[in-house]
Amino acid sequence: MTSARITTRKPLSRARVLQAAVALADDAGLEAFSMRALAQELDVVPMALYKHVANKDELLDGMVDIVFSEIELPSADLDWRSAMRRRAISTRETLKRHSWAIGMMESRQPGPANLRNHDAVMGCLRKAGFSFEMAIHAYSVQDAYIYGFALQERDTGFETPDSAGEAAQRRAGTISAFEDYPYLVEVATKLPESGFDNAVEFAWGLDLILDGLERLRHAGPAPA
Amino acid sequence: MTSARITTRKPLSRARVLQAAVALADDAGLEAFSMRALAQELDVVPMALYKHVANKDELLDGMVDIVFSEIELPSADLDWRSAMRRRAISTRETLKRHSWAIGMMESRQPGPANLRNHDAVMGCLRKAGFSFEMAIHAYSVQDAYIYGFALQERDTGFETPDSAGEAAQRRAGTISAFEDYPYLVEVATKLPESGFDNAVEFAWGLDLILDGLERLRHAGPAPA
DNA sequence: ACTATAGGTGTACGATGTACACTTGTCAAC
DNA sequence: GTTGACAAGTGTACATCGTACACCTATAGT
Repeated sequence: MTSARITTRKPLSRARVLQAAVALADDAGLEAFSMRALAQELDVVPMALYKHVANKDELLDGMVDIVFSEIELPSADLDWRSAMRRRAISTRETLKRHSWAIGMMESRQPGPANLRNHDAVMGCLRKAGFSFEMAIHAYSVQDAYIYGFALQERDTGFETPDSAGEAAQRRAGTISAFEDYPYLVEVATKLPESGFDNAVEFAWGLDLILDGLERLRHAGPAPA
Repeated sequence: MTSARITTRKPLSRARVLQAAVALADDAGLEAFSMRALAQELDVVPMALYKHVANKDELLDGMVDIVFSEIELPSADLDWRSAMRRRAISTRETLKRHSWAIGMMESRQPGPANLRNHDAVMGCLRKAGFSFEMAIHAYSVQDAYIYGFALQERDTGFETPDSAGEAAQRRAGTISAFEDYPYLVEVATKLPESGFDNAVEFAWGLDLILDGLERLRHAGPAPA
């Protein structure tokens, strides 16, 4: 008799929880992402989640690994430079889609997608002829650049035309004399009209780094 | 009669609150940093803090600006490359001291030290002959690298000899077959005995970037 | 001497993560 | 078909967090 369900709810599962969690974080932000909000999204009581994930921390681990799984692995069919370039661009795009993950990519218990990714990148470099030391260097510069760029891109919440005024006003409160910062004034005036594009900017720095690495590919540990 | 104070407490002030806040975040971590903990540190009731800072967010703004104030500005007495190199190294060192600040340097209401810093860096590049577009590129690569490196350095909680075993064990639970990741195995075995040093690693990538920038200093927007 | 004001206190509220004890729905074994 | 085990979902409760609000209290200006 108790079976008169209005709508039969699809049962939860770890995968469904993780998927919903990523979706929620994507469009509510990490700030607003809570176990309670996630439960509501899944039409379930908060504690139900704990049947599928150990706790919020472990949930975040799983979410980050989903993000890793969306990053294109370096292709074996390309020369190392092209392969690294593609995976770097793919990483930035993925992090743009899931910007809540930016600070967490390397700080949590690594999942399988994470490990596969790191292994593939390291493998690509070693097969391209980088010595072990050089491969470490190459990996380190690239990832620092990628993650750092993603961070900056997220943080400079780039002034859409209509948010620009508001942001400027907020700043006016902070800055006593704008004229004390002539170079910032230059940026504030010239940048908007310069057609600045984050994707282009990212590629510019990436190419600078990859060019440098190509030059040093067969060298010893010291640069230049 | 009520004046029988055991110890006369130095009165609070915005500066004292901020200073204590930075100190607490430094050695308790951002996780454990709460208004209540800070109040306790200052021997005061939590709500007393709100007479000197508007709320936790504004407090964090102030803390970040203190961090900025500790970063060496590019010296006008040096060539641009040396000046940029020094301020980059100083930035990394400062972020190492205050690792809680790493994700927040560019994400909050900028304070005066922040603005001074950005203005000085941009000024250094422009005076060195970089065109506006090139200066933006140069700034972007450098800062992305610096912040990204700091992030990685913090996150790869680098296996002190005694934490290494524990970390490996944790990983063993996650990894089904370690042999699926041959290049990670290489890293895990060779890196510890390679004398890896974060400061050296940072300088390596930094020099690669600065060399690349020097080459392009007088060029147009496109690299290489 | 009086009173305005700045600085510190105490209580209270809503939100959060999650422990723990409970009900329920499903299916295997008899 | 009954039973009984186990997995999935529920409900209540608690500590901790940021902070609103009303209240004291000490000092300083008149």
